[in-house]
Amino acid sequence: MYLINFSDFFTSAFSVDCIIFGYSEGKIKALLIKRAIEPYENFWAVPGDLVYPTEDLPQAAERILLELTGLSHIQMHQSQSFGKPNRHPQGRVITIAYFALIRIEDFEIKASSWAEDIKWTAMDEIPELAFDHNFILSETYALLKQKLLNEPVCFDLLPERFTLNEMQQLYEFALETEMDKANFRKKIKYVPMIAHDEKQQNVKHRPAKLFSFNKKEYSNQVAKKDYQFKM
Amino acid sequence: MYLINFSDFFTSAFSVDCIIFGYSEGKIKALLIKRAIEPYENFWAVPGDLVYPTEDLPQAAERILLELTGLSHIQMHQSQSFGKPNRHPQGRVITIAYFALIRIEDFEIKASSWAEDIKWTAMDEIPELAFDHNFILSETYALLKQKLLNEPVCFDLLPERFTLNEMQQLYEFALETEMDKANFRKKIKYVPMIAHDEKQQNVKHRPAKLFSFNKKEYSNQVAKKDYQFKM
DNA sequence: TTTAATTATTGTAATTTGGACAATAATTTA
DNA sequence: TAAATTATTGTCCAAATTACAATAATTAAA
Repeated sequence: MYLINFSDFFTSAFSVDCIIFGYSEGKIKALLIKRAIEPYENFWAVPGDLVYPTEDLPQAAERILLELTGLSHIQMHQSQSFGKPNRHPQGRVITIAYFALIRIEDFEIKASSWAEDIKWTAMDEIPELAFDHNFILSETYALLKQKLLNEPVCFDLLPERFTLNEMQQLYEFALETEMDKANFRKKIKYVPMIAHDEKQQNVKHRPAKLFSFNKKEYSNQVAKKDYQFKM
Repeated sequence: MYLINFSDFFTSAFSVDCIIFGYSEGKIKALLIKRAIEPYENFWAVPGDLVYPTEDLPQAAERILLELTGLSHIQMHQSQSFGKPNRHPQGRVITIAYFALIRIEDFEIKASSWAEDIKWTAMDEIPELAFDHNFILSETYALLKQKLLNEPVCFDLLPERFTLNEMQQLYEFALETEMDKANFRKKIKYVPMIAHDEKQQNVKHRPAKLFSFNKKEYSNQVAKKDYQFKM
């Protein structure tokens, strides 16, 4: 186990994997690509690739996401790192998982480079993935659920204008619980939101009012320690 | 930027850094070592070193902590990873931070290998550290504070038998807030603890009763979804 | 031995929050 | 115009939170 040369340590690589979460049809979804190359050819996977030896990690995440999916200008955050010695068949590769929350309808996705297909998949329908990606994805989903409870990140997933029921359904899916409508509204009473005159369209019943998150006001209140989002 | 050979990716190294937190004299402290070697010779640093190319990360964390500090049998958890291209002067080194919570008085620490000194330092008195260790430490401390709010990890820092005031003081230090004594006790009313007959010793006033955390009972209650620690 | 000082521990009352459930309002479609 | 459906608001009660007060136990000094 003991190595002689300092340079023997410099024989590893690392990758970033980008877990992109979105929300549609009442379900939280992750963006998956189909691999056109070995290893794990034809497997679905989370978009990810090796990092250049001089590249910064957040930049690498941006580059790789763009190359494989066409997505750009997406704010990513670090999740966990995964480093089992045999997790990659071609050498020692530690991967750093990044994640982002986006509005599905605001972005065009397009498989490119060695991704031969791409799709949004609901978190309760994830197939067998390449490498240890099932594990990486589920750990990162746990992190998302944690954040949904303590930070107003749900608004990154919801459309810019949303109904309170859509917001509630997002939480019901993530937390796997049913909630009382009236009590949910009481719980979010102090979340700074703008109530619009606009109504829901194309529904065959009384349409719900549309709201949007008042991010600026929220920041103010947090700065003044008047309020802190909590579910 | 574009590399030709696959093997050119395999020119990096990684390290683990071990952030060990303890609690004494009313303050949360981190274990620091003084470096006897370049780079950053004579700087204080968090214990950490390069990982062997075939070594698993948790094992590497254990080995490195033992080599530098003499500590063993310590349960570590992953924190964040840090990978700025120039964070290490001798090459591309990504570091994965691990952290642990221990009872200071239960362990002997001893500087060894290339650590020429070792000490516990309160989190409000951390000096300038080697590499990006100030950043790594403060990010990991933020993670600890998060955990103190949502998991019963305070009992990993407190002595096996502690007074309720000691427990309160730990939270007051971590959260930087004063708390009402009576209300604090109400808040922890349902935390499963064993009240001992034994009293505090060598205090010049009425001694407080000693308590210990009932870990087994807590696990039971969590399993039955009867209770979940929350501050 | 008594008393002052200090801290531990328990209690109270007012206020706020949370959950179950009911009532009313608005809209679409038949 | 009525039935159906969903949005929205309100009520009640139990539980938790907060500020503050009262009492108990112990040490050390007089």
